[in-house]
Amino acid sequence: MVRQVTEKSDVIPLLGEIFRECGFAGASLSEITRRTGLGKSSLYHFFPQGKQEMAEAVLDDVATWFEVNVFKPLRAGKNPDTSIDKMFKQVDSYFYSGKRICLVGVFALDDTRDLFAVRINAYFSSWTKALIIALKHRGLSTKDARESAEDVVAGIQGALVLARSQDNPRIFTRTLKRLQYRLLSSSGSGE
Amino acid sequence: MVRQVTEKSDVIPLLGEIFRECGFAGASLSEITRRTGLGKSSLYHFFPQGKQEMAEAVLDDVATWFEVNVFKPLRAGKNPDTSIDKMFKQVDSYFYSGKRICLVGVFALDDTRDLFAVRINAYFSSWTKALIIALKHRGLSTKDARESAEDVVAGIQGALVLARSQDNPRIFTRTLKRLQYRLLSSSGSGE
DNA sequence: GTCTATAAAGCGATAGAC
DNA sequence: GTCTATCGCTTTATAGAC
Repeated sequence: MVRQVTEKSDVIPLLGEIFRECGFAGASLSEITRRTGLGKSSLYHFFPQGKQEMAEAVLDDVATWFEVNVFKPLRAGKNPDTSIDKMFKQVDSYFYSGKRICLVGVFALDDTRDLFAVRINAYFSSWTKALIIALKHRGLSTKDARESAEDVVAGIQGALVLARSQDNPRIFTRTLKRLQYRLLSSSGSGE
Repeated sequence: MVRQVTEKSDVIPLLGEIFRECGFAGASLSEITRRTGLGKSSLYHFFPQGKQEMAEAVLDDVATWFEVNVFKPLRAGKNPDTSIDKMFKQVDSYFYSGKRICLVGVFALDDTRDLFAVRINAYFSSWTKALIIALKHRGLSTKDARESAEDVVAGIQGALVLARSQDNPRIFTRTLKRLQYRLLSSSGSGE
C-alpha cells in the first residue's frame, strides 16, 4: 500500500508509472493492487473493463498533458522560438531528464500497440504535426519542417531508449540539447 | 505448428520473432509452443532455464549478427565511408525497411531490461563505439564523433518507434536516409 | 528428443456482503 | 467504495514413459 486514494484521478498517475515500468502485459493486477493500495474490487469499480480500460485512461491522461503543455503552444504560433524552447523544457521535465521513459513508446513497440493503435498513432502524429506548424512559422518550407519535426520526435524517443539501455540519463539530456541546437540553427526567424 | 525443427539453432530465430512481437512478459510458453511447433518438453530440453534462457540465446544471436555484419566492419577502418554505407544498408535490411522492430529496444524499455541489463547495454554501447571509431577515421574529432554516433544510434531506434506507432515503415527508411546524409556531409574523408 | 500428464501458482475477472 | 471469497483459465515448470 503506497498511499490511500479514493479518487479515480488520483489513481491514473499511479497506473501510468506501473504500465511504464512493467509494460501492459507485465503489469499484473496484483502489482497494480500492491502499488495503488486499491483492492481488485475498487479497481473494477473505477474501471469496469479492467486493465484495458485502465491503460486507455492513462493514455488519455498523457495525451491531455501533452496537448496542453506541448502541442497547443506549438500550434498557437505567436512566437515559434518560444514555444519550441518551451517544448524542450517540458519534455526534459516530463521525462525526468532521462530517468523516465515514454509510456506511449513502450506500448508502441510490441503487440500492445494493436490494442491502443488509435491513441498511439494520435500521440506521435499530433506531436509531429504541431511541431511542423511551429517550424513553418519560423520560415521553414513544408518539406524541411516535416523532416526536421520527424527527426526531433524520433530523436527524443531514441534518446530515451538509449539512455535507459545504458542506465545513463545524461545521454537523454545531451541529445535533447543537440536536437534543439540543430533546430534553432536551421533557417528561421533568427535570419 | 509453423515448421518442423529439431536443432536449437533453428529455434532461436523463431524465438526472436516471438519476443520481438510479444515482448518478454507477453511471450507465453503456449505461444512459443504454437509458433515453433515444439512442445514444452522439447523447449525445456533445449533451454533448461526456460524463458529466461531462451531470451538470452536470442540476444546473443542478435549480438553476433550485428558484431559480424555491422560492428566489425565499422571498426576495421580500412575504408570508413564504405563501412558506414554498409551499416546503413545492413540496418535497413535487418529491420525489413521499417517493418520489423528492434528486439533489444523492446527489452530495454520496460523492467525486462533488468533481467538482461548487461546484454542490452553491450549491444548499444558496442554499436556506438564502433561507429565512433569509423567517424574518427573519417577525420572527426573525438567529441564530434561521439555526438554524431549517439545521434545516429538514437535516431535509428526512434525511427523504429515512430514508424511502428504510425504503422508506416517509410518513416524509417526516409529517416535512415537523412541520418546517413547528415553523417556524410559532416567533415570527413570527402574534404 | 518428443510425448502425455500434471503440479502449483498466478492470472484477469466476478459475486455478494457491508 | 471496499471487503472477502471464489471462479475458470492460463501460466511456468516438472515427471516419467517412450
